[in-house]
Amino acid sequence: MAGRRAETTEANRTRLLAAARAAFAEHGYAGASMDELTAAAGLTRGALYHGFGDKRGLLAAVVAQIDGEMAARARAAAASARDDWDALLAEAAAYIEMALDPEVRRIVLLDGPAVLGDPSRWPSQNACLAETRDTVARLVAAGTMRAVDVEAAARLLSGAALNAALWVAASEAPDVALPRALDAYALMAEGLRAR
Amino acid sequence: MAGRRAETTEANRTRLLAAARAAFAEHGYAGASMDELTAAAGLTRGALYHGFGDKRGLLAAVVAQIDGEMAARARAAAASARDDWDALLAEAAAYIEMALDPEVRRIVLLDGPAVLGDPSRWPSQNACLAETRDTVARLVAAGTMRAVDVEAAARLLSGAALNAALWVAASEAPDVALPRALDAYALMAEGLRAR
DNA sequence: GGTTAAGGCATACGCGCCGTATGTCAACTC
DNA sequence: GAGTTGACATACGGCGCGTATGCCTTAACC
Repeated sequence: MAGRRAETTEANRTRLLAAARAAFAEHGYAGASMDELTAAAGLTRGALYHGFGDKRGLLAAVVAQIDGEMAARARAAAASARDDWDALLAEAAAYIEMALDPEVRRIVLLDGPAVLGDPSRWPSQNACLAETRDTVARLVAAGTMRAVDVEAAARLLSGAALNAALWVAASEAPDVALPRALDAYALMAEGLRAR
Repeated sequence: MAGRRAETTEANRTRLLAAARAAFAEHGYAGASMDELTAAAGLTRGALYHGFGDKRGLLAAVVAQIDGEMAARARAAAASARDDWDALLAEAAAYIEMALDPEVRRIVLLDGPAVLGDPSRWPSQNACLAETRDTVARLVAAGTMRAVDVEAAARLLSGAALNAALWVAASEAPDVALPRALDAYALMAEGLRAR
């Protein structure tokens, strides 16, 4: 019967996550009040500390959630690509476009690294990074990409993409900056392609 | 005689900056106490708020200082390069090595963007970014680099470099990760070189 | 050179927020 | 159906930031 207890517990956890996500997106991690946030979810800080440990734990959970969604969208973008190389570019384009969402920028790209440290050390293991690493590994194994260190290349590519997104978002005309960023990214990636 | 007044004021400002830099590096922006920080400089928060406005203003000043030092070192590295293309790689290598300094990572790469927003919008104008932009512009003008958007390329390259530094620093064996990051960076940049 | 204006810095206060310790009540166990 | 567990609420303490206010030294000016 799944237990009446575990059911409401899970529901509360979900509501807490949603409220935290909204609060972190709107006010940033430091500016978000846990009292307000929990009240918005119809609960108190007691529930929060019981389920997430502390404020950092809450952020980690929110980051993991968004990161998972991003990885899924990137996978979908890659799936509809012609070949594996095109999949790499499609993934990057997907990341950049997703990072234009203020919620993603604020939580995953800015507060995440500042509070939780380097993404490769996140408890959630950074699904996005794993995604590009897999793609790069496939390309190298197939001989499509030069024999570069997979970890390094994946990190550089994803770093370039996410930084490009920050630039596009901060620019005065994002709609004109976006294609330029994508062009430059495609060219840079070309340097890694086998000759 | 330069004024006895302005002299001590400037000295106090310098000591405050140094104390803030040390405190931000050790405890992070959020964890650094302004009371402790100012006491370490032999002053109180009054001096701080008078000279820097608020905690953010203090961070902005510290970031501007470190950023300036980084840009100077990058320029020096570029100056001793064979040609302009080599200068681009030398600059990147310099950035990556500088970012292995925990102080630089913590303050400029993590807390800086999270608290002050995108680097291109910093009050200090981000000397590092301007440096690579200039280098890229020279390369494009000379026909050494393909006719890519200068802003976009500079942002991608510097983003990749700084992200590579975060990866190297977080890796278990930074001394082996570093050359791999540099290799991958050189290859990626190669994609931008004119054919 | 004495008075006045100004500005750099210290002191005092209030408020919000986080983390923990403690309490309570409903749900599962036997 | 009594005991126990565990999810969540309540209460408390402390810290840290920002501002308002006051003092005291330096520079300006007649």
